[in-house]
Amino acid sequence: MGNVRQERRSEIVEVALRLSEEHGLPAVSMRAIATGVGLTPMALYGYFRSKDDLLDGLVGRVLAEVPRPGPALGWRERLLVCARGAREVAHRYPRTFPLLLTRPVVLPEAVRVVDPLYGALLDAGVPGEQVAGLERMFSTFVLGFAVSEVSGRFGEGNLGTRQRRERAGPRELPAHHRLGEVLDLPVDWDAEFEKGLERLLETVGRAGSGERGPFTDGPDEPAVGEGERGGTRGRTDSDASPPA
Amino acid sequence: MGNVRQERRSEIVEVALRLSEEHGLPAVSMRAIATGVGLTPMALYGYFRSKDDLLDGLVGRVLAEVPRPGPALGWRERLLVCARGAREVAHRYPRTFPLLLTRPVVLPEAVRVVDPLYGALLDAGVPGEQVAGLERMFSTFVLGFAVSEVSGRFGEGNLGTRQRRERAGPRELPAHHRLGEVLDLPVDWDAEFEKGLERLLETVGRAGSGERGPFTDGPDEPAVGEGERGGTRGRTDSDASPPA
DNA sequence: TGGCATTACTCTACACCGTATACAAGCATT
DNA sequence: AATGCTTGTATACGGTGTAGAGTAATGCCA
Repeated sequence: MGNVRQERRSEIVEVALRLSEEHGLPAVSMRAIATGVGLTPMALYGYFRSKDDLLDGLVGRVLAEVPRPGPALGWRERLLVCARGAREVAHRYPRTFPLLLTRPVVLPEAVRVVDPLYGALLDAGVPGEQVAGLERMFSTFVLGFAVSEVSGRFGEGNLGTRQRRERAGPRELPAHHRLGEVLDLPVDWDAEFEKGLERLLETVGRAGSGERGPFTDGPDEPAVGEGERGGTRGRTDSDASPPA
Repeated sequence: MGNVRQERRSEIVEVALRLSEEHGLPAVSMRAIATGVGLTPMALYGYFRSKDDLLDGLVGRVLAEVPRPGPALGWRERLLVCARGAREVAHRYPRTFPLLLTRPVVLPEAVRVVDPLYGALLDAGVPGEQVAGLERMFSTFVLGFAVSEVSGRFGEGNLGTRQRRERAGPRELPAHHRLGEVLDLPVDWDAEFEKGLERLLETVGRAGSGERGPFTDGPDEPAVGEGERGGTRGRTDSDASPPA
């Protein structure tokens, strides 16, 4: 059987993941991986077509830890479980996670992660033609937020912001000066993520119950409104991941 | 004057940009850039401390083309101009743009792009403590969408989706099967982007006019930084929804 | 049992990468 | 005319991904 093959494959990926987390993504070289598994660099090419292929495997490995809630919970909870779970994975593998945004992912693993999201949106009453788009919006937010958070894109603190604001005059950065010291408050990322989720869930709810906001104009088809109402504020902790 | 220096600097960045767009980001090597400007690789280090520094310059160069609308327009239009402008830049430099998400950007250029967004959100009546967070949500969507679009993260077509759906049984991807051929429809990215923007603008409008949606219920603490209501400068302007 | 193909792996080599270090020419100022 | 700064070159080092050929062990089949 190719079973032993699969084992070696995942062993290689595991070493890559360890390397990435311990020494950063740039340290993930074929040579380093090879010595990690006790082989020659070229031996890896028996299991992966190229380094890119191997990195795809790494993406899949990380993606596999994103929870995939079954239809037991309400659609709100399911979306929350996915989102929070993905962010937790980002925190678990902070140096590897940014790979997800870098690579064009049409991996089977990715599809398996997306499916529960589709399901939840459908159950929220979102019309079929809008499901894919709304899912992209949702996962773009979750991924973008998590990646920005762990990769420091948001700025590693607020000091940078303050310094820049003071360096440039109010004429160049008027809004920064209007905001003033509010920008220097420490950011509660957990809270901000939850707030963003809340806003997105609201958007989903609206898309699922006929839409029709005060600003949406244009012709639309009536949606199959079965928007359920669920206890949204549950904080269902979702720490369900395999112990490596 | 350091003027001639600045000229050489931007000439170097320009060559890097051309290389990146013509042959892809991996082709942007110090050696290639150097021959592009007619110099030795090491000469570049007189203008940039390292390759990373040079790439930051490249990011700034791209960022500089994102429009920065003045306060003449209404806040809605301003947000739309920024968002659409950023996406246009992504389409103009599809192979370079993904750099923006890769690098931790606290560049002066980035701050200059963010400032109009802050201004627009303030004018929308968003309370000061929520401005930064809402801006991050907004720009995360715009950047994430644009990058995903040009880098093919969304899947370069729908064929992949279809094949995968058929490969895996309905038990493994139930929602995909529930959606059926809707997933195979060609995607109108322009329309989807506009739709996402519309939804976000709606969220902004709500945050700016008291918040409190139909689903944010529950006996919970006032979620995070939402201490006061409409504090700053309520509703400076209100404008009609723009033509898409 | 001998021959043979397959598998799993190693060795060597190539072209390329970022950049540290040392050196050379041109120019301004004293 | 001598000085020192700016600007650029030359060379070299240790790294990268991977192509190509070679090798040892294994299992199959006559």
